[in-house]
Amino acid sequence: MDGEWSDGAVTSSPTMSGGGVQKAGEGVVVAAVDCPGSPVSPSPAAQRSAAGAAASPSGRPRRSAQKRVVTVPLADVSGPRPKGVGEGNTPTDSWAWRKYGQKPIKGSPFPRAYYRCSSSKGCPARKQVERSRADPETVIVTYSFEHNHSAMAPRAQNRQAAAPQKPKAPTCRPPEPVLEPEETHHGIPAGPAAGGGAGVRDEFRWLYDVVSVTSSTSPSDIDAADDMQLYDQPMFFGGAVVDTAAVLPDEFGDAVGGLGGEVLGEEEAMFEGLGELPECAMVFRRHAGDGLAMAGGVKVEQPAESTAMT
DNA sequence: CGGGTTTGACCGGCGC
DNA sequence: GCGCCGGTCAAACCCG
Repeated sequence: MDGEWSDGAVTSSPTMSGGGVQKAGEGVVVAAVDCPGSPVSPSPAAQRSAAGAAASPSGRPRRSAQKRVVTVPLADVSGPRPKGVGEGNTPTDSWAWRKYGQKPIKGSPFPRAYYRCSSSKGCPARKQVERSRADPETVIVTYSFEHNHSAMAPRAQNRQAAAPQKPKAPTCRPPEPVLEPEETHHGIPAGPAAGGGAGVRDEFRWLYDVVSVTSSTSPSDIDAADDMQLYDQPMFFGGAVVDTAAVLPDEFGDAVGGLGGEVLGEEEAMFEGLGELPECAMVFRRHAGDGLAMAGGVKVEQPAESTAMT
């Protein structure tokens, strides 16, 4: 688990290089790992079954679950943005995620954060966020399990949807990526917030911290670049969704359909407006184009792990 | 008050 | 069989 996926992954991690503001998902790589017939687990119980294959009976999913690896420029994922809109939500997914853990990974100077979908109680959707070892400026987001509910989360989603115009426009930016010389070896933020820093809007602080140290990049740059992207990308995806929506019933129908496939029409429209389902969009694209993989700068890769679907 | 984040500990799987 | 590592759970804390 080193940098297999990220290794040859994003070639374009423009991130905050002086180059300038790269547009939406410039170097976003989506690697689809494993793709079972039913990407969705109807219920937590089912989830267990699904994951159970490789998970422990006690509910400890181990490996080889349905996974999708998305590589995005750090600037894309880390960044200041209204709560709920970006808290752990990469521009590639606008679901509401709740962090439930973080761990330093062996062989990687960067810690890995674990998120669960907080949109729905029994939603099995999970995702792991970690900095790519190969590309410190790149963030690897690994999605596990699909959402068993529509994207219209009563929380973040709505906010974003209802208020596409940044609710907290004033300043959605971390004070400063304070990089203390004390944590330069593990990249683990030992911030004062430790012990329950809920207000840590910059949940990606850990990413920043490391990036600052690793890439010695100007936080300000990250800030700026990412700020633009964050709001730019979703829209971009929105466009893609339109195209993807058509494919939804097919694959995603399982997930969304579970709750109301018939409503898909509405959702479809909704997604369009929200720029929703970017994540799915990518996946579908993959299915549709099989490798075509390009949801606007989004590359879809198929690691060797892929269950040889040729 | 509710929701979310952070941290530490525990459990289980996998590799050697 | 043992050790290592990854992943998840649970408790505490803080913010909105």
